Amino acid sequence: MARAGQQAGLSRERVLRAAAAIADERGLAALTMRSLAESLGVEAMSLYHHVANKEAVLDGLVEVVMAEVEQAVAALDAPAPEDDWQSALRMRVLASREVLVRHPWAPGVFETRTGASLAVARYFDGVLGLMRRAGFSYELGHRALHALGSRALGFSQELFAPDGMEAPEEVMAAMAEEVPHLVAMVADASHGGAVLGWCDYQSEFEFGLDLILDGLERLREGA
Amino acid sequence: MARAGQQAGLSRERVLRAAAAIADERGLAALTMRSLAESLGVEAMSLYHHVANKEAVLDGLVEVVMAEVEQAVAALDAPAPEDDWQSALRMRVLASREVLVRHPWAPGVFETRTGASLAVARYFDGVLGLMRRAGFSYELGHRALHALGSRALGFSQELFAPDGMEAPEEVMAAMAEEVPHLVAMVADASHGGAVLGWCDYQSEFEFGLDLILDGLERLREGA
DNA sequence: CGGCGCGGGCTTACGTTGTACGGTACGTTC
DNA sequence: GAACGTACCGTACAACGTAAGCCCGCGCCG
Repeated sequence: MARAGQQAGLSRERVLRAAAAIADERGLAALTMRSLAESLGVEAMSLYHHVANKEAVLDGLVEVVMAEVEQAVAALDAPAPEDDWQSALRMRVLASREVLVRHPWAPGVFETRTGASLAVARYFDGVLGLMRRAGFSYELGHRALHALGSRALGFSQELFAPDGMEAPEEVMAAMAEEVPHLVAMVADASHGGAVLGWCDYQSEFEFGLDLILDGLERLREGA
Repeated sequence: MARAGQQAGLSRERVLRAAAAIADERGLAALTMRSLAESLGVEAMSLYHHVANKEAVLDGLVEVVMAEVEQAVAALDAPAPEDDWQSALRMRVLASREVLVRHPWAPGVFETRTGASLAVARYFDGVLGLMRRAGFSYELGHRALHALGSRALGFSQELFAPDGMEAPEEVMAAMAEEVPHLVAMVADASHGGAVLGWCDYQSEFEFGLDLILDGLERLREGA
């Protein structure tokens, strides 16, 4: 490091990668311009030579994630949509979901930027193209995109946060009055066993996805 | 106002109402402890006698909205779930959606607090109860809640933001290469006419909802 | 080879945010 | 009337995003 490292050699690329790393490791809230700069061995203001502002960093994160998604989708060898569009789309969505699960902060970032990103548009365009090849009209394809919503990208808000939710017995009892059906449901599912871990998010996600895909298939082949 | 108004007569209630009003009128970002205090004719720190911190204000906003939802649902006269659960649930969801549409900031707040709120749990409990009366097993009810996700509350992320999205002709042309199917879809729908306003969010929402409800009905009645 | 523009970094500073801490005036209760 | 809790105010601070300006070394020009 002759001359004590001028020229840290930043770049938009490196900044965004570092940002994703921070979000992955310490959560989205820990991603500040200062922490980002520090992780690159640089002062905060230096970042502004490569990104316009923090919003642009968030935009960039969407691109980073979508690049991973695109890659995961490309690596798939799915059936031709003409033969089995449901499997083809299902695989695509689940591949995308795997990426999103690796970056739990991503849905939160996406939500504030829907439609703004070309990368996201490209993904949905691909889904629509798949449906076209399967014989969907544009109109049905359009409605299908709406029906899928964020599920097409592999997430929908998970209803109950996976963390916390201890439920220390007496709280559970107090709850029983307020939400009897939910309590009964949990009791039914666990048959009196352990309460947490009873709910497999992955398979629930797939259930909802298949529900929609089956419904669309019935509409596609024309009632 | 003898003595130039000591005793502004705050209360958790009044604070939360004011917070909702600010979010309604000036957006969620405009809701700061200072702006909130000012709208009540009070200093920021005074609020802390009625709410623990800003997080608690956000939590409170969820309660405010859910109270409106509960009220809207109560005012419904829906068919008994035993007779026609699909209509009953559909009406409930759409009533809820109407409330959410009046408070566009609400989904964003909900997303960061899923599961934390008793009010939300109560709502889902009601939905599950409805399904039980319709003959759902707890297991199918559980999966149904997952399948519906936030749609049960009347929102899912709208795919493309309703605002902005001008698309000034030349941008559209450049886009065509990147997202040909989307562009074709819009062209098909509008038959060369106006581009924006071609997409009716309400009816698309209903389409997706019915798709799911129909799928669930088929599962409920077995095989 | 000398100068010089400029790109990429640093320093400093400002306004806004949430909130900790301590003070002060009222209403109530002995 | 003394003591006290409740509700409010004022001040202050740390962390945030970012505007503005400086400074140095590289590469191009003459």
